[in-house]
Amino acid sequence: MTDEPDDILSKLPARLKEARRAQGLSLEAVANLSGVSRSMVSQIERGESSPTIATLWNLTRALQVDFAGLLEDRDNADRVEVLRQSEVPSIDNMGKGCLIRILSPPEDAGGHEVYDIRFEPDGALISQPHGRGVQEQLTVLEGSVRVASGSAAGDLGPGDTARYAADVAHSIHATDGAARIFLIVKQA
Amino acid sequence: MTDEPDDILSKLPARLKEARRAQGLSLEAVANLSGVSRSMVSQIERGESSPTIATLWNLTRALQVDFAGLLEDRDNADRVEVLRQSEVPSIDNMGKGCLIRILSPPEDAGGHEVYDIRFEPDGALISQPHGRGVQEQLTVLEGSVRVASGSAAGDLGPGDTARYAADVAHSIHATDGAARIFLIVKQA
DNA sequence: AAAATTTTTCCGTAATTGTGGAATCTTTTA
DNA sequence: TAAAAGATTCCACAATTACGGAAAAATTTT
Repeated sequence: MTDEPDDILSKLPARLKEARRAQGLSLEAVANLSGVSRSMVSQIERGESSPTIATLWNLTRALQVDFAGLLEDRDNADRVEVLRQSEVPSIDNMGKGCLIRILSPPEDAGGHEVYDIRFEPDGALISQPHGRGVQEQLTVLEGSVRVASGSAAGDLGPGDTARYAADVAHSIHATDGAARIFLIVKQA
Repeated sequence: MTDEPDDILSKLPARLKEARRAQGLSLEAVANLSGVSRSMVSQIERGESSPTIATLWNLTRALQVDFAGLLEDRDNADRVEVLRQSEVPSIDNMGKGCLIRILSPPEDAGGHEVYDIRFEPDGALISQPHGRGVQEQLTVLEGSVRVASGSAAGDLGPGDTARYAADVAHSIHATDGAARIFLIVKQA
C-alpha cells in the first residue's frame, strides 16, 4: 500500500482532472457548464482547495461523473469490514434476546448470506449500516416482528415477507412474544 | 415527487442529523470525535451551510456513515416493502402436492431466488437440471424431507440445512407427513 | 521560428465556511 | 415547581473558499 490509509481525499483532484481531460474539456468549458469559476476548478484539481459539496456537486454534474463513486475506494476491501462488524457468527447477538444461526457457507461471505434467527419475547436485533447497496429480505416463520430501516418501518405477521435497505441503521423487534424469522442479506 | 428535482443536497442535513441521533450522540460528542466544531455541525444539520468535503469527510468518519451513499438518491431506501402472506405469488406444482411461494423480487430472476415451499404428505418437487454451476440450499422448517441430487441423497429433519448441485436432476420428497422448507437457488 | 490562440496559473477582493464563547431552549433532578 | 444540567442555537471574529481579470505557460497556426 503506497497510499495513506484514510486520505481518500487526496485522490479526488486527480480523478476530477482525469474526468475533464477524458472529455477533452478546458477549464473554461467546465466552468461554463458547471457555474464554477475556472480558477476554482484549477485549484481543486491541484489539491490547493477543498471544495464545498455544493461546488463539487456542480462539477460532477458538468463532468457527468457519479458523485458517489468519486470518493470511493476503487479497489474496495470494505467487504471485510462488513463481516467483522455485524456478521459475527455469535450465538447471542448483543444479549438482546435473539439467537442467530448462520446457514450460508463461509465462502458466500460477501455474496448472499442466510440466517435463521429466533427471538425471545421482546428480543431485538439492532444493526449498524452495512456496506452500500446492501438489501435485506426476511420472512416471518412464527410470531410477529416490527422491521425498521432508516425512518421507515413495517409490522409483519406469520408468512409475511419484507425487503428493505440495509445500508442504513436498521432493526428487527419481536413484537408479540417469541418469534422466528428467515433473513437473507443481499450484497449489491 | 414532492422533492425539488436536482437538489439532492437538501437531503443531506436530515441524513446527517438522523445518523447522529441514531447513535445517541450530542453535537459536542460529534465535535470531539470529528474535530469539527459544534456550531458547524449544527449549521450543517440545519442546512445553513454547505460544508467542504474535508469537514464532511471527518463527519462521516465520526458518524460511521458511508460518504458515497450520503448524497445518493436512494428512492427505495427508507422504505420497507412488505409482502403479505396472501399476496405472495405462488404456484401449485402440477398436483404433486407442493405449494411454492416465490419470495424473491422479479428483478432477482437469474440472481438468487428464494422460495417458501409447503409439501402435503408424500408431496414432492422434481426438477430438471438448471444452468451450469447452479447450487441450491434448503432449510427444513417443519417435517422431514429426502433430498436427491444426481446419484447422491440425504435425509433431513427440522432445522437441518442441505446444499447441493442443481445442475443435475434433483428432487425433494416429504418423507413423513407434511413439510415446509426454505429453498434458495444460487446462480453460479 | 515567431505570432497568434488557447489553456492554465497567479493575484486581489468578496463571500462563505469554520471556530469559540455567550445566550436560549430542553431535559433531568431535587 | 424551581434549580441544575445538558444540548442546541446565536453571535462576532478568523480562516478559507470562490470569483474575475491579468500574467504566465503551453499549444497551434502561419
